Amino acid sequence: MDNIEFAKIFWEIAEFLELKNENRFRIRAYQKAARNIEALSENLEEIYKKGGIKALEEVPGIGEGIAEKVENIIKTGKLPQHDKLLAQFPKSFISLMGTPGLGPKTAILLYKKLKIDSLEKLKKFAKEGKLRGLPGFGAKKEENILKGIELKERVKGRFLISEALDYAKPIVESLKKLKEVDQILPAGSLRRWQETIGDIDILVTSKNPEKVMKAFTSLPQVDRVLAKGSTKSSVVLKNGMQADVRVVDPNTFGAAAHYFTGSKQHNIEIRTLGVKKGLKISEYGIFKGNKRIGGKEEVDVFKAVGLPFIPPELRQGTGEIEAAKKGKLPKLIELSDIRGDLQMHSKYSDGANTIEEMVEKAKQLGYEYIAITDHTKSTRVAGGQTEKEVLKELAYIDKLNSKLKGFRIIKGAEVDILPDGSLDYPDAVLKELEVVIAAIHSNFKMEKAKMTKRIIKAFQNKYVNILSHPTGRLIGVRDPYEVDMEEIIKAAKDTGTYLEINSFPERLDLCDIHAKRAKEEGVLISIDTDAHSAIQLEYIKYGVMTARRGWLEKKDVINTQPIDKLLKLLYAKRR
DNA sequence: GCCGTTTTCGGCCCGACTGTTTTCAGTCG
Repeated sequence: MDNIEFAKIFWEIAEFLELKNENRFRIRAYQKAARNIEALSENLEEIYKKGGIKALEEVPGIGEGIAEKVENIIKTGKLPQHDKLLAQFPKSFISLMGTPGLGPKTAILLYKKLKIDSLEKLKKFAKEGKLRGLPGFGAKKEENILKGIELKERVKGRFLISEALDYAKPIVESLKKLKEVDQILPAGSLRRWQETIGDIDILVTSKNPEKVMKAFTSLPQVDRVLAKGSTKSSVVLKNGMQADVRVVDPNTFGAAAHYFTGSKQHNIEIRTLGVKKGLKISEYGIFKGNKRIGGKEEVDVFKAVGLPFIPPELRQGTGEIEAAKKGKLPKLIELSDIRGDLQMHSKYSDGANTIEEMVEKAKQLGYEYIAITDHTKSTRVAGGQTEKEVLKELAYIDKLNSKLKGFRIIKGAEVDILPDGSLDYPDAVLKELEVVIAAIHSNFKMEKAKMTKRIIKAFQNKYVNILSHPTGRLIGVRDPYEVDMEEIIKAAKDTGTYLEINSFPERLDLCDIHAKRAKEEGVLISIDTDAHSAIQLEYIKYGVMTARRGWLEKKDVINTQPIDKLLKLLYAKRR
């Protein structure tokens, strides 16, 4: 069972305990355990196999009780307590969860008083005006529930980080123009560079919050205003995304930036540390009794609780505070550390631009090298090249290189891994390439053990340098194929093969968690774009941010190396 | 249910907005 499935069980337990109005700290304990399990780089079952119950209890948020439950799930495949809770409500009741404006208290009230046990029923009752009259219910609340259902039906899930950044940009630009706006900072999951974004959070400092609220809620992008207060407003944008703006006084920018960046769990942990030191930390600053002792700069918050600054990408509430306490925070890789891009396509296969145009763009980005890695013959839909064709391309690249000064084009290909684990080109052709990127482009539905074997067989070829988009997922479109990532990482280590973080916003594959796991095992990473046009070379930022979320440092990434060292790394397997 | 350089028991982050309440509960982040 993978960690996501374990976590789901505990999320559901928390949800049902909430409905039953259980002790909220007990609920929070389940939520925290679920969140930490999701973020765990090692599989929970592996941890248990290695060290039993004791090892499980080492995981933050897992204590005696939850460790026993995990053991029970591993041994029997289920959890009686979970089944019991599920049995108390009809299955359709779950569909009510997550409706904006409808929390557990309301849901249970509706269930008890009106036997509402599904989203359809709720919609019907609300439309017929049958909700008003219940304790605490008026016409307005009824209307809001209908709007919440509509919103839930219209916006299915979350947005890619790239989309969210595109939506946020014009809003930030517009607000920046107001003379009342002092500083402005996109915060929340956007600032933490999460791979998907639920809503856009923007922090503004201003002496005149009302003006900012008015300007924000009347922007042309706004479809509907959900809430408008004197310092905080929420709207739904025309593209269906929610955006929140919060205004604070300029001298509290730092504390507010920290609070508004989150994550929620990170904030709770920081504030708890504050409480232990006799401090109160909120978006308004750091307080000792009634005295404000800091909050203008974000670092004030960390200093107050005796920690170094923690970069936003690490603020996931999954061990970064522990690491900071011990002085073990990584020195995260920076965008400027990247010296070149090792996967891209040209007109020789399905790219939109010529090799020369890709070089031009790469130079603009300050790169020292790129690898051209066009598709191979099996991927015909993507213009895959035969052996003869690719050899012609390589000869052309030699010619270009002889004219280039201070820039190097590395000869490569994105070679298909065939269903039996063999490669799409014979070794005689592979040896002409300086970098071989291996990738799965067919037979995605293979059974897990077979798929894992298929990839590991490819690793055993001494010409294979990098496994591209290792899980094949397309966020929100296609699930990852079934593959044992632990085995893949071990095999990569044993064979000297590198793993890719593919920077395409819908891929981000490896994801942060797997990247972290690879690093822990000493496997080096290549961050590349897989660009199919010159402009897409700019996607590299999404890959670098994913690496940062995976705690990667400059030394963990091969394309931070100068060309001579990089080529050595690429030829290391061939010796 | 978790957790411990004040604790193995008694704590557990903090505040804005809404709608319905005449002082607050529910929801959200």
